[in-house]
Amino acid sequence: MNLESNQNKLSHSDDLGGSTMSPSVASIGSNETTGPVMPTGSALQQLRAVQDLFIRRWGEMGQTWGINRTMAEIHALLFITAQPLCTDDVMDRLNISRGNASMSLRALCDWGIIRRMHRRGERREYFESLSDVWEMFSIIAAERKRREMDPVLETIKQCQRMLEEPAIGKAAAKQETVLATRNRLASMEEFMELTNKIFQSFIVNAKSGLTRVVKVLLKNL
Amino acid sequence: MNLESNQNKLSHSDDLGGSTMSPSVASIGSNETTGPVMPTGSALQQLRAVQDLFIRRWGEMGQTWGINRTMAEIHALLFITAQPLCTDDVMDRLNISRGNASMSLRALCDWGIIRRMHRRGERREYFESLSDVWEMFSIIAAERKRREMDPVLETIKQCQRMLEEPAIGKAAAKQETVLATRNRLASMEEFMELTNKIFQSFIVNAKSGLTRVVKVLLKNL
DNA sequence: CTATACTTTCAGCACACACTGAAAAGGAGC
DNA sequence: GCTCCTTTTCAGTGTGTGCTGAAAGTATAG
Repeated sequence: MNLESNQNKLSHSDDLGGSTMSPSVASIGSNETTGPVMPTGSALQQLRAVQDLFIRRWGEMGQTWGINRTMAEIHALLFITAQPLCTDDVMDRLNISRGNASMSLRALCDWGIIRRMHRRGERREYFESLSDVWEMFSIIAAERKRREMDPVLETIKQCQRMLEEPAIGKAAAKQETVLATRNRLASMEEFMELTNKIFQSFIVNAKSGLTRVVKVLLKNL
Repeated sequence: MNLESNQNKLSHSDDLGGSTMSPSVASIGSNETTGPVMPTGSALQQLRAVQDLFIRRWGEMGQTWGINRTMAEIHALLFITAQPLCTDDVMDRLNISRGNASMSLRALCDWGIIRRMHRRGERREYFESLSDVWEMFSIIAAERKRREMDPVLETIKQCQRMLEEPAIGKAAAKQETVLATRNRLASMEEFMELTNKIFQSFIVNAKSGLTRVVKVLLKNL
């Protein structure tokens, strides 16, 4: 019953090097324009090549934005596949261990950008990505704002309080260095407050609002 | 001559734990409101506490956004200090090695968010942070867009091309799975194209434009 | 209840990355 | 030329993070 997922496990295991170099090579052999020239098998290969390419790039990007590569890859896989996959599918496709797959899938569920799914009469659980890109990034933006921007803003405010008169005295509060520091803090605070608002609108508006916003932005360019 | 930077090296070396817990404790001992009650030395201590707090938080944030902690800390130090510091100052203040300081400072210079500075009649080099927060983030946004978003967008377009008729044939191009994949790719592309534009306006507009943009955003909330 | 199907946990391992410190290179002044 | 001061480089090391795989846990069916 769970063998079905192993059937797909061709020898694509470690072709990372190859397809990084020239993924378009995968389409070699197909005629240029006409009819149903490509046999079904070949089209499947091509689809697989596309998925691999997308998954790899998405993983790389994730890494530079502070997201675990494997998690990003799993998400990319579920997104691009556009249908629910079970743990074994993910393991086999990305060549990762059961433990890793389980933990990463759970983390993605916790973020809320993939969902668990049951199939009638089946015991195992399936996972699928949210399909709405805007919703996904809304969720991510909200979470990262909460976890990473809000604390910084709070800290800056705390720093300001620590340098106010009541805390350090009138004379000290007028010292050159103190004033300079407070200036720097103030401009950083202003900046982060504004960035926060942009995030906020990202979160609240999702697609409809953002598209409108971009129109306005473009006028100003 | 370079001893001056060591003179400041109090025993603040490893107070990380302590001030993480309760930084505001540093202001204990000052009276609440009146006059020049706090002796100058104490005010300096307070300033130091503020700087340490800011530096630590900035470093933490950097890490979660894919920026080396030490680099973020160095930048925070130069920004909050609001005056040029030399390599030894940085080493001593952050307790890092000469090699580390040298490499990180160079990297920050390469990014363009700090600048080298010579002082008349002095041999050693000083470094200072850009003072304009908006300019700094403009630079960062431009670079990250170029390095991390553009390649992904390019990949998505390539994926689309790999699934077009000329590449896989007419019949294959009509298959369910192929169509589903192309749909996903299309919505991701649309999203990234839009995000790119937002970044672009970030880059081009800096403060003046952004403030305007936020006003627009807020109306739409 | 046991057997089976599937998921989660986590100790131990492996690897990538950041950091150190000493040696080499650079360059200003004598 | 040599000396002195400073920066850069990089081999070696240490640490944190992510991954594995087997063992423990959970749930359903019989």
